[in-house]
Amino acid sequence: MSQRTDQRQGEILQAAATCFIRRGFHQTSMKEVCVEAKLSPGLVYHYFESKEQIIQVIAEEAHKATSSLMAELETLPTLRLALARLAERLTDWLAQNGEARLYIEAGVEASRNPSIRATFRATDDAFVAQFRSVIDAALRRGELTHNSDTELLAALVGICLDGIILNTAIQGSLLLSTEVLQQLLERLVGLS
Amino acid sequence: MSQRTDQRQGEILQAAATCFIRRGFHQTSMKEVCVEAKLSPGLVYHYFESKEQIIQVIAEEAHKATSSLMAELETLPTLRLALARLAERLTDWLAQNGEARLYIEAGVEASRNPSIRATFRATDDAFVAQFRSVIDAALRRGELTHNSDTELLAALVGICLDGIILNTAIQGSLLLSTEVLQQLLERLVGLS
DNA sequence: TGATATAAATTGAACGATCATTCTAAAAGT
DNA sequence: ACTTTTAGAATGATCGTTCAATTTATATCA
Repeated sequence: MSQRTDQRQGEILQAAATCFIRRGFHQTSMKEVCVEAKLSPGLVYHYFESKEQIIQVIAEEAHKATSSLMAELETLPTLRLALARLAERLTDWLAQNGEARLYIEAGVEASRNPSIRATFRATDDAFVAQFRSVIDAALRRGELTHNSDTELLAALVGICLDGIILNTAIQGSLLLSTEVLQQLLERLVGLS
Repeated sequence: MSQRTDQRQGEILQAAATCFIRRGFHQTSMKEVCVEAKLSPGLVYHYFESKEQIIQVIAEEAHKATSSLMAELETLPTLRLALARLAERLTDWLAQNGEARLYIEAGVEASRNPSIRATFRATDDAFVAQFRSVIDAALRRGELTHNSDTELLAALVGICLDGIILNTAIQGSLLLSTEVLQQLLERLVGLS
């Protein structure tokens, strides 16, 4: 792909994301996207096959963001520090306007679109695997009060974080402070 | 309102709910609803002003369901029993096909529709207030390990439950057993 | 370098399909 | 006789998408 192609596609995706955050995937018309991107319909359809394809790309990108939250967590010496870092990263991410909405909208889309659902499951599995290894390490270090199924525990944390994202999406802004978020995580995993 | 009116409205709402669970609010056409309800468009518009109004009614009903989960929890002697009952009720509710999807779809709608958002906030506040009084009672009975802000705690539980509902909506079925759910709740509130 | 040929990018009007909704007229109920 | 209920074709608007025509960029050769 040429540089121009990359740039144009980027412009279109950004405009589409703005529109989708504002009105959702299926209430947004291609005309709105064109106006937002300041491009003609013909041009948009020169760079993308369909609205469906644009939704797919944006939904996947929106969801992948969470697994990047896990980066560097494994390198931290204690679970407490890791959870603090996770809380911090999540807060930062949720503060980015519309990211939460896009994430939830993408989730709803995944519940009906098998192709999106597949990439979702992969991303979720990656999150759980990464977080599990962080918990396992802490477990070996004797940092946990319980000795439960760490895979289930990691999945549970993921589910609760989804709740926080959903809440942020609906309210329009994050209600929880980084500190409260950290305490919640510590309590969930059973930090001693 | 006459009995016939009530019945017809009920038929239409049920058909609409079926369609909305299948395809979401904004991908469902009124024609689909008419076919599902086996009623003509003219008749549907005789009993409802608009598609918007039907969405509004269904979104509100879908969300109110959660506050009914709290019924009778205050009458139980211990927090452990109350949480067990809550886990049981939530499991039952989530097992009803599509309820979770409707709830999430309604939440997304609330993030853009002020009128729906208002009733949502009211329902959420009621949930938090009820659950808080359950926790407060347990706190007075000395059943909790921590002595934290119970209002915040109740809100946190609500947020985590939303995560479970979201997860169920996306996966199409509940992944957590009643027992795991109960353990999660006990850990969240800090049951001693 | 300048002229020309070819390809790529871009426009925006136009298309058929579908959308939510309306309306006239018929049927049923009272 | 009169009101309510019902049907379903019709309406204008809007949808996602296409396409012929035009501009701009790129390559080729004198």
